[in-house]
Amino acid sequence: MQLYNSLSHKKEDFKTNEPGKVNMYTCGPTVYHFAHIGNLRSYIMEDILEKYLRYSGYDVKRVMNITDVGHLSSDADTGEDKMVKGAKRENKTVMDIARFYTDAFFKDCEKLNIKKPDVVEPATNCIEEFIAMVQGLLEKDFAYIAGGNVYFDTSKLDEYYVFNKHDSEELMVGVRDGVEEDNNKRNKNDFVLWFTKSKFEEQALKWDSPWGVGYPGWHIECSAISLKHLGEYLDIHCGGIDNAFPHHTNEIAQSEAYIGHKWCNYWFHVLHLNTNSGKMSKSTGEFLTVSLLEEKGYNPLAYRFFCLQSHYRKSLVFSYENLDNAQGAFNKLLVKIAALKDDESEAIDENAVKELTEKFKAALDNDINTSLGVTVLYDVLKAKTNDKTKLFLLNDFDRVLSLSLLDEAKKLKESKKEEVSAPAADDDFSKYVEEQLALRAEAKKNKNWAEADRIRDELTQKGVKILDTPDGAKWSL
RNA sequence: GGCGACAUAGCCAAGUGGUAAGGCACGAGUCUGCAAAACUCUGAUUCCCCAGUUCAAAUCUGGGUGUCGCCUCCA
Repeated sequence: MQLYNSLSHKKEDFKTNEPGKVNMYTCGPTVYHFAHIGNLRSYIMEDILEKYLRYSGYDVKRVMNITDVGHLSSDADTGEDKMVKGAKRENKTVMDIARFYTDAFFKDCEKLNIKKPDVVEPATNCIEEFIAMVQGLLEKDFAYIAGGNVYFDTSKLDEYYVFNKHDSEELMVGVRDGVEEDNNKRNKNDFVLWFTKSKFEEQALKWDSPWGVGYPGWHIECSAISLKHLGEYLDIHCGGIDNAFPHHTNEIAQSEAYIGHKWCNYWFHVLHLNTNSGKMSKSTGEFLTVSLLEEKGYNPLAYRFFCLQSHYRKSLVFSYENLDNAQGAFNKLLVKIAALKDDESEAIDENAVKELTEKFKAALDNDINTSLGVTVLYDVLKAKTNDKTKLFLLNDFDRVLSLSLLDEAKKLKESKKEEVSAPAADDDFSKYVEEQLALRAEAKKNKNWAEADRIRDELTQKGVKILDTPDGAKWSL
């Protein structure tokens, strides 16, 4: 299997630290608001990676953190924790907010068939580990105390900018709003490991530490949680591309300084979902959530399909027009699957299975090429083999793609059946529709097309869908 | 300003030196009184531009252009 590695900027052969076993870490959500569908794109693509590794026979252990603490609005001392902001907005305690949005996040994941990681660890569970790690970094002289806070000293590293060749002189400070330079830092790149100082009066969550009451810096969380559950050798670390710098860069700095050797071999970064006006964010434009898409009548799995048609290393533009395309394509695919017949008497065609499975694996082996993987679904449908084999293959590939292909096709079949068998005429509206359809049938019989079309238009306007079949008109809402 | 990724039909895209997969939309046809649904057929002399290497370039090299991202809160 080949996987693009952000460290080398190349596709590399994937080799694990331990044969057959993959340690995988994912930067989880900050639970102060709902996740938007751009956040979820990353989790969908990471889900595919995890499931394909399992499909390929690896024993995968995947860990995700939940950031319920420590996200300042700014890395300088003036910030307010995002969790606190969320709590203030909604008049709730910080822990209420965290619990609520953690649940909401996993509900969204469930709707998108994103598997829950083996270990989900809230940051507030690991304060001891953070303190121990900060302590260790101080002992190893990779950290210093200034202005009440503990900082990581990037000048002690041979190489700090591991992903891209930055020149710290060229980097701009305060490019983004609300970011100010912190004068306690010895070097421009240094970052906070533990906060104690300044405006923590407003801080809801504080812990005692050897450096005073305070709370952990943003980056220490992922390093410590990963080390806690996955040990010192990590195979894959995932996250959105915007985390590469500074978050992942800092994770590598502090983790490798702490353990004294190379930490993670492969960095898997998912590119952004953009709108026509640029990167999707919570603060600008429409706040697109899974629930909003559902309200608008989209199947969350159609959104998953939309993501799978593209590649994780390409930015993808979201628009309703594009989502309509994807939903249309997804439905058509399901219609074709629904038409397949599971005949018990047929035998699985081993040659077809072998050929198409190889094609599917070749697609995913090539840096998780999901777009080609989806194409193989169409190849299966067109293959010259029996339906039983096709169903077997679709179901097998769906272990990775997780589009609930067979279940959704079955649902579709059942809803069609309901339409064709006509809803029970147990209310006035149904009776009315039945009467109108009878009148229309009469009009059609008499070739009174104007009257027939008038009735159809009237019913259509009331939201009734009419399907003319050889057995007469069927309707549904 | 620095660093990085990307650029293939209206849209999503495959392609890794041998003559442009697949899907959606559109259009045409079959069916139908008409419409819808369903089924069938159809689309790039060319891959952002310009040079170069080669018998051969969407693919390699050099130089541009554009879009997006990061530069200490972000997936």
